Amino acid sequence: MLLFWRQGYNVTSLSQLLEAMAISRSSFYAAFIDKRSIYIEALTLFSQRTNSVLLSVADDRNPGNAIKNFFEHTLFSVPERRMRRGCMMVNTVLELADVDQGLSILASQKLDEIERAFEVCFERALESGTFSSQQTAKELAQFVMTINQGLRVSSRKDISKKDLQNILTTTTAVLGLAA
Amino acid sequence: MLLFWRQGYNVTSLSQLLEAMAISRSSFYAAFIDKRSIYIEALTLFSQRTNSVLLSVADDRNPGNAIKNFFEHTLFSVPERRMRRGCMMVNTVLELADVDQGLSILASQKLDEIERAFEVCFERALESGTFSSQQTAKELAQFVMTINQGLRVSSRKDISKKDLQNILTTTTAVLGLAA
DNA sequence: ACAATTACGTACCGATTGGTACATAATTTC
DNA sequence: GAAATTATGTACCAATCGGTACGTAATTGT
Repeated sequence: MLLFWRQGYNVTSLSQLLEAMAISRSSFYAAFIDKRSIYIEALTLFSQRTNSVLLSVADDRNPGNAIKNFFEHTLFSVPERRMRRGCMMVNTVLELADVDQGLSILASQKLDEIERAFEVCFERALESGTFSSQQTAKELAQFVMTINQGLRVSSRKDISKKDLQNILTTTTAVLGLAA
Repeated sequence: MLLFWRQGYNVTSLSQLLEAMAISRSSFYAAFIDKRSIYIEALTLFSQRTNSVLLSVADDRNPGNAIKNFFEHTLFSVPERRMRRGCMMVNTVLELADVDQGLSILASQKLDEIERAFEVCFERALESGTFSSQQTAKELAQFVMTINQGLRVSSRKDISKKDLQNILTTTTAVLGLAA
């Protein structure tokens, strides 16, 4: 998963995978069907780990805290090397959009799961009146996901972690979600 | 450029390039040094075309109009097929961040040129008082670029153009830049 | 302890990768 | 119009790609 996450699907060769997994070629094809199948497994694992963070997001009654928590756990409090890998789903969508639509759509769907969690969070906050906005919950969730995707692009550049945090602060500020 | 833009660097083979350019192998290596060099040329061409749109952005005294114009010309008013290709600079940063740092950094620098144009625009608006904000011009520009990058990711998914426009409307609204 | 099964190492497959050599064809140059 | 230069088509290169075949080693069940 780490190899695919860092380098992408096509560049990661079977030889690299075998070396990283410390198994031989025959064992690989006995345990997994082929390269594409294990990529799906790796992508699913990545998605599951991200979703485990999302549980606390959906439960949070305060959207500002939910957003802050999500990025804290998935971006700011992680080691530098991991931050630089970005988001495997975003990476997949961009790399394979025109090369392997099946994988690209799969990654896209897993991103939608994150968006839906934020949508639920905004819905509750809007209904309970703890937060008010001109926008609908769906629009707000799409907006947050756009920020998320944008930050995942930036994190693969040489941007500093401080600048990333600054951008998120600006986001919560303009949304009227200052903690 | 179109091939690289759509498929990325590594997946695009020399054979595909030769067929698209309708020249033979020997002519290719006579005119260009190698695959990597022509990719740089393609990326530079893409950047130049984007920058030609930026001229009107930097000149605009109203940041709201500048943002609206930029996305109108580079995203909303372009054909569906082109929209789906996303931004070649963003694509390059994600694909090659861990594979070819030279190319990734080059693409990153060209993205910074866009950010700087927005920064200049915000600076003038803040100074002239036509726009006020809690954030600095640089922070605002970084924020807009995050939205930009996020939209370029979304545009490679199956999102509708209407949803994309909706996100931008939300952005200008929360920034207090409603036209 | 012996048979059945599972796991593994390695040689091999055709296809494709980016790049080069070289002979021929087309075009300039004078 | 002949010589020099430029452009092109094609055969070829080693390296690597994902994937398969198959013989042997290790483990399992009874």
